[in-house]
Amino acid sequence: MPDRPSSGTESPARPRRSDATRAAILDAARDRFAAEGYERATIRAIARDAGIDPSMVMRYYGNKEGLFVAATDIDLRMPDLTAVDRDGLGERLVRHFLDVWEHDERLTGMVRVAVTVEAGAERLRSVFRDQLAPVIAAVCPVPDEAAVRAALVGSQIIGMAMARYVVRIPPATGLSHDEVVAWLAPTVQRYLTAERP
Amino acid sequence: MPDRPSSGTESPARPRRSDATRAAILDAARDRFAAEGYERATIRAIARDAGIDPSMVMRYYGNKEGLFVAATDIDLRMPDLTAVDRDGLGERLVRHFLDVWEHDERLTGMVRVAVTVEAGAERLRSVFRDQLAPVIAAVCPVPDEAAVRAALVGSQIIGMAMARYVVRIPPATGLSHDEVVAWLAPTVQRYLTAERP
DNA sequence: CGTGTTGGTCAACGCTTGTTGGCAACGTAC
DNA sequence: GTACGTTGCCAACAAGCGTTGACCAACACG
Repeated sequence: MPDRPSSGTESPARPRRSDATRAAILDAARDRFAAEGYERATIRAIARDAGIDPSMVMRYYGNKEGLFVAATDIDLRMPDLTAVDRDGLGERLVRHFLDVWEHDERLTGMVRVAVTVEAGAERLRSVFRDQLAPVIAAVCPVPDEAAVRAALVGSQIIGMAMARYVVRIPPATGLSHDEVVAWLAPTVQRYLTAERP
Repeated sequence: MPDRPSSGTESPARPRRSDATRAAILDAARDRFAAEGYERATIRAIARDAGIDPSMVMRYYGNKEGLFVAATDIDLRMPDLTAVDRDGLGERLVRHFLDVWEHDERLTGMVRVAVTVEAGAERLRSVFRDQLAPVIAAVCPVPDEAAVRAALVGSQIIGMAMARYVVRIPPATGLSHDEVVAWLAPTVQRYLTAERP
């Protein structure tokens, strides 16, 4: 029953005829999870979007949680901060996140799901741990402080994302990119480079 | 059919025998909504917690959304900032929110629901508009800027709440109250009193 | 007393959900 | 050409959901 996507240490795994279907399912799943959260995104709706039968989803991804895990591998495309002027770290990061957030609605979806189901929360924690924290640690003089500084930066970024993209609080949605940068960059800069208070 | 809680312009509405039941339902609903979000918190479970039949919930609150609305009237208990030293506004606010957040798990619940269903998002927006924004406007020299400043403060507060209480990102959960205040107070202070950049 | 209102239970409804197993068509290798 | 793995659809399952209406017990009031 070599039916699931072969994981890991094998040869390039020659393409299957069903690859297109698999991709269509993932695409539809990402959209639905992002737009409606975990519970309201039904397997039936995802299958309908993908133009196939719900049972195919089960065959390829086992169950709903398996589909969710497969559909939400987030890549923040973090820049290399060691190449950035030390005083420009805050602005660089804020601009990067504004860009990423508006071009990948999966992030909104991940937040939505992270708040709802434990598997989603773990996903968000892992993104923090594996993508944000290391990049920040690379520019943090005291390694022990890197995790806390990353969490602080993340708190402000997530908070603004909630205000702008998830809950859509009017004054926050009305800010231009430059205004957001002007307000948030000093905050992030301080979380990164200020002495521990 | 004077069965629903009489709304509005009447005499003090003498207590009914069912007040205890109504309160038990609300209590259970708050807990469930906070812990599990809107969809997973089932009316049946809430009724079971309250020790009554599910149909009572319908009778007293109409439907699930009505129950949700009744169960999530949040009061931030905002302090009067005009009585606070201008340089201490940031610390005062951060401490207040830390306190409120840890003593009322309804806030976590509201965030959870705000992210999931539109009625919840509207609830959170209204808390911003009716409770946070006015208090901040009272200490904001330029009235036009009050809404934006409130949104900025809110973004940092919600972000930290997400990190600490909802998603539970380890470095954020590990911070003491004093550490959170030391890091966040200057941010909030700047959002409140700094010139518009 | 009797009568109407209130507080509450019970059993069921229609519906949707995730999930399963059987079965037909296709492609490929021997 | 025939055997076999793959791809897909179909129909159904059991469970859980929100919601409804009939019905009973206790109280309040004349």
